[in-house]
Amino acid sequence: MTVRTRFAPSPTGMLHIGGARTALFSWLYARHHHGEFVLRIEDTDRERSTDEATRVILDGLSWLGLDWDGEPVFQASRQADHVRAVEQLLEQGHAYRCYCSREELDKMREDQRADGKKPMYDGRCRHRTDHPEDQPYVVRFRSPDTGETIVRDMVLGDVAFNNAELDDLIILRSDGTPTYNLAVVVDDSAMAITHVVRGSDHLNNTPRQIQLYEALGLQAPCFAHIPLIHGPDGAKMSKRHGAVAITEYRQAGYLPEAVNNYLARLGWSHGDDEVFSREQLIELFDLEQVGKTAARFDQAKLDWLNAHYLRQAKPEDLVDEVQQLLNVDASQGPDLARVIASLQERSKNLVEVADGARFFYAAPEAYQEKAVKKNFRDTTWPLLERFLEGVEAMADWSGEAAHTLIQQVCEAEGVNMGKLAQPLRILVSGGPISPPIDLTLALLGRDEVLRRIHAGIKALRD
RNA sequence: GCUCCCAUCGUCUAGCGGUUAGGACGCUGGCCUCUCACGCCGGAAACAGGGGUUCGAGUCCCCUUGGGAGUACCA
Repeated sequence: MTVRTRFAPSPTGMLHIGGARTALFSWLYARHHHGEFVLRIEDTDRERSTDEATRVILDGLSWLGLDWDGEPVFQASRQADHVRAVEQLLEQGHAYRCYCSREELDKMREDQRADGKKPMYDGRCRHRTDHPEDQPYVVRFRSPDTGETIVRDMVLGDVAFNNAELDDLIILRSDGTPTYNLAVVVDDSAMAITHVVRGSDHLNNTPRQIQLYEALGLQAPCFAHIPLIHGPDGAKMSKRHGAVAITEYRQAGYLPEAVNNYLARLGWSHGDDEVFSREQLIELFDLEQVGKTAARFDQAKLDWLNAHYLRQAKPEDLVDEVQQLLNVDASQGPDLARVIASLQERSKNLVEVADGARFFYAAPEAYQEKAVKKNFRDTTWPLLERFLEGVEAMADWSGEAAHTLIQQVCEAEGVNMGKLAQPLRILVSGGPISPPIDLTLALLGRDEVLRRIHAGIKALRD
């Protein structure tokens, strides 16, 4: 039997970090077992589903590289099948029409709660035999009253539910549309899904779904409920916890391989290893190494991984993304790939790379006050003058030459390199932080360096 | 409230009856150094509590406590 998994998001919101990890685990499981990974958009809630959300979900998955097999299935398009299943259940006595009004149900639940009981449909329409034509009705599944339903979960192990705890759930709304639990069962079966990998928030639905599989005479898939991801404060992930939509990580300069690696390690592990390429993930991932405990989202660790992958990246591969974030024309100044290379090991994301690259293409308009105060004193000016003289006299311009010149000037004046390097850095970049000074000067080019130093001296000394 | 799930450093985790309880992020001391980083060396830091079972329990069982999920004509 070839493995076939699915990711089934509802297009009612963005693809967030938790959904992305569910998709990743599901995808990894399929790829590891040389199976298939398919997509189903669960848009049966017509009120809240939007095309925009669907697009964002698909974009997010594409960005992460979680490719799916075949075309996405839109659940709403499968309504005829769902209704047919409901009719079958109705005919076989596994379901019945319920004419209770919402008000009636609300009151019932309210009363039960007041009695300290679990709110459950009490089955008052179960034995109704009349079928008033003019009254709206829903169809409910006739759930067994006795015995227990066992979920054999690949992550959590066996979980037993007392059937008496499960009430008769609605499978068809009064408007004739199917509800979630019915639709998943019918579709997972129709799509030949072998393994349902989803968030553990679905665990409580699973016994109901198993009962539906049985009633419909269908084979239930294997289930794997993976633990949820919580926000940094331990509470449920929500919009309050920073960038939740996966697309926001892209905008914030994160690399997809870093996000995948981080997400994979949230709940899954392979001994003491931390860094996994996509290929390694596919090779090593399995459900057996998935833990049961919910994890908190830790931005600091994601940052570390992102910095790691950023350092490994080929500069040319980052040019387009950085150019996007730069907001200045990089075609006139130094080669952007070389500038990126100089910034990779001192940045933790692409936004920082872009920020660090900007001065290469736009001369500073101001000099950071604090840095100027710290690094400029009366003795600085003679050093700069001598450096300038040296540059003018230089035949060729290179990083090595600049380095040697700085060294010579400093030695002659009996000061360490920082006394000259820092003022130079501030003059050419506007601040106290940049790639190594010799490399920075080489990248900028002799003319631009001279221009900036003169302008800086003029601005700061006068 | 009721049902279900979970519980090792601050965080992510290794551990699958006998370990000086390991790694990683973060934090921190030092080295390197023209800045910021990178890198290297070192440090602090955990088995939620209580009962069992066992020669022996972080590992198995029960209870407590603490988190979480579900409890819709949402998915």
